[in-house]
Amino acid sequence: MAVNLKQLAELLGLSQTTVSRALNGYPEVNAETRQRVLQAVRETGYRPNRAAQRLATGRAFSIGMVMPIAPGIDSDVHFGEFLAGLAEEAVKHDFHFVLNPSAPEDEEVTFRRLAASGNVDALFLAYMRANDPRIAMLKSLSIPFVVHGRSIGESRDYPFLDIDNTSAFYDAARLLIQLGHQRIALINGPEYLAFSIRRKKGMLRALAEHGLALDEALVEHSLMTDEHGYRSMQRFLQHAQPPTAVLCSSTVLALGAVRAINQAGLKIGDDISLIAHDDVLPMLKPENFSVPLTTTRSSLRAAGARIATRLIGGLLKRGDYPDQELWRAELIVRASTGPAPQK
Amino acid sequence: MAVNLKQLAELLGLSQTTVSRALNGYPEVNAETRQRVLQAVRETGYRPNRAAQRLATGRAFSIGMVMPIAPGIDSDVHFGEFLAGLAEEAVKHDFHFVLNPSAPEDEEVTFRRLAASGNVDALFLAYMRANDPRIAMLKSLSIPFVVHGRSIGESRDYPFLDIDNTSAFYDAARLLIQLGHQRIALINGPEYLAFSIRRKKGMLRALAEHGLALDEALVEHSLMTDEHGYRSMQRFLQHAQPPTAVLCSSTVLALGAVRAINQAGLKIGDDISLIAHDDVLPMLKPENFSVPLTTTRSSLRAAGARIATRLIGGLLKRGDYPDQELWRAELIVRASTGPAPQK
DNA sequence: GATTCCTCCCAAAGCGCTTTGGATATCCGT
DNA sequence: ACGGATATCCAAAGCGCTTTGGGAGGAATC
Repeated sequence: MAVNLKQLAELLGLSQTTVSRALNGYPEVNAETRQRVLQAVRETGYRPNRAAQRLATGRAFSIGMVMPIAPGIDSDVHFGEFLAGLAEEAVKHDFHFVLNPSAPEDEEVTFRRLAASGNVDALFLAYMRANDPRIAMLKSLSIPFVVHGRSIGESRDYPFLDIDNTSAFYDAARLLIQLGHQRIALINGPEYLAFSIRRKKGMLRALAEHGLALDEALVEHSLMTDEHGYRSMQRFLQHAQPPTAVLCSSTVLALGAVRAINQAGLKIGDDISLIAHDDVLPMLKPENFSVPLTTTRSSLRAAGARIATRLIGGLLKRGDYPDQELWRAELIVRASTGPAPQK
Repeated sequence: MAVNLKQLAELLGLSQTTVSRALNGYPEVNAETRQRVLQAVRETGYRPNRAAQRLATGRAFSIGMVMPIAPGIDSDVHFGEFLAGLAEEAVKHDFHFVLNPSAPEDEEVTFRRLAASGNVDALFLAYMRANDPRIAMLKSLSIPFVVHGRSIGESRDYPFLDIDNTSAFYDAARLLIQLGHQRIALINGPEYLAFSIRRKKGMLRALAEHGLALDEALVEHSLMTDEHGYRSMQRFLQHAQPPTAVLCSSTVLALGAVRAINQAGLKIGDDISLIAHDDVLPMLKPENFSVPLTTTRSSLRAAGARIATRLIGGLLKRGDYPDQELWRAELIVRASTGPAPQK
């Protein structure tokens, strides 16, 4: 069934060369001819054989990822969601997506091996930290890459896709302040991750603008499991002066926080307000919480898909993609936020 | 630097044909010659070019997986762990591992497309259910596959790797009974998954053998998150006659259960005994629980690796792998189990 | 009108492997 | 010693694509 280049060329009465060039966007082919070729492709359903392309071009038509298998990062819900977006997009373009599990201490070796193997022609990076050494490494490896997130303290001259975490949490905190909250707590992701740092920064900025300070006793950093959300919230509630509002870095954390709040007999959106960052995890929708959650929303899966698109588009020299993108999270107000309680 | 077949053949004063045959285990090559070839491969570090092999053989040298993106299955910790084992092994053999995210309702289409695309030469299946229709489908697709787990009610004539869930939970329950426990609860995985069904069965058998019955009020099925473990345990503890022991289908569930128990002021291993199934998740070690957990242990990552090995080995016709494997989980006693409390 | 320059196309040579279809040499029984 | 197995090896033809190095024809140049 599947036609190949040769047959397609014969069918059109053209040479393989011309057809190939028409398909790959080379200039030395008549516009009309190109249209004929494209038409024939549509009719026959021709798809170039990837193995042959790989062999002829020496390119891999694959993108690689080093999958961290460290405790704590390892395979959490957020990772899976991001992965799904990426893989889906890769499959769509008939690109292979090569997963390389690696312990953090072997990461550099893994990167080098992967880049040298010729098995992938682009890489991407996630779980950015402050001053992340991997960026410099990848730059030196002369293999295209895109970073999910941004490092901090590094020069900003590398391709990335990030959401504006600072603004997101600035906006969220500001809303709470406008509602009269003065003591706001933060349940954040791991302290060394760049997004956590930025979210805290955004919150600090909003507080500072209103002459408020952040009580460090009301900040917790941890893995983003609901267990940790629960514990953090419990700790806050035992504080002499408990917060009247709390920001969570994930709906997963919020799940635990909500439980702690309920258990303390407090009413969300009333006694205490809560805003969570929503990665749009299909299994955990903020609108399905007993009290629907106010969130800053940005789809992790969409980010994965976008990174794949950019990487693949860049490799195929199709379209023009910005090198750096900063997505703005949406602040969506639901029932979990309300005016600060009057004491 | 990398040598290719031609250079290797020249170096040896042999034809490419002979070298290729020597490497691929064909009989028509002298034993001594083969040794020379193998030796040369070692010295030069020769690795066949996968793209060329793909083109010449028409095989993909890749294994595929349809990644479920349904709520509830989607990207949980256990999945990531299994994936890591699989990917690691695939990379080792220079096999690509092609992830295909798909919603359950599109699964059949996805399987067919994947099999037809020629992009993979084997598939594997996970999250088995009772009477799982995917098995018959894969059989009809004439593409090799291995199932992680086993269906129930299907004829048993397909390749699988499973752990003996029935025995694991039989053993665990028996131990508890021997310790004098009469009321044992079960916090299980989703009801429709085969492993959940088997674990319950194993438990039932042990009880029956000792003339005990299972109180259905002491059984909970849910996603394997600690949140659900917590809730289930809480419900049990509110029962008029609470259990003196509990079985958990995952250490993640146990995490929540332990919290509920502590919160109720009960002492694990003393007031209430707990045995969990341990998938050997690196982020959650049973020995690190405040009271180290007695577990039935079987590494999920090892299972992933083994499946990759079997799939790849089969495709390369290397070695002889059993078609069906049933791993026995180890019952490891730690501090969370003790004699039933005397009332 | 001859020369140069584009424009548009093609033939053929790879890419690095596998595999078909012989060759050549050795060995066997008779 | 001879015809036929048997054991080893090789040359060459693909696999399906990209890319080099032209080549024919018409337009532009002088």
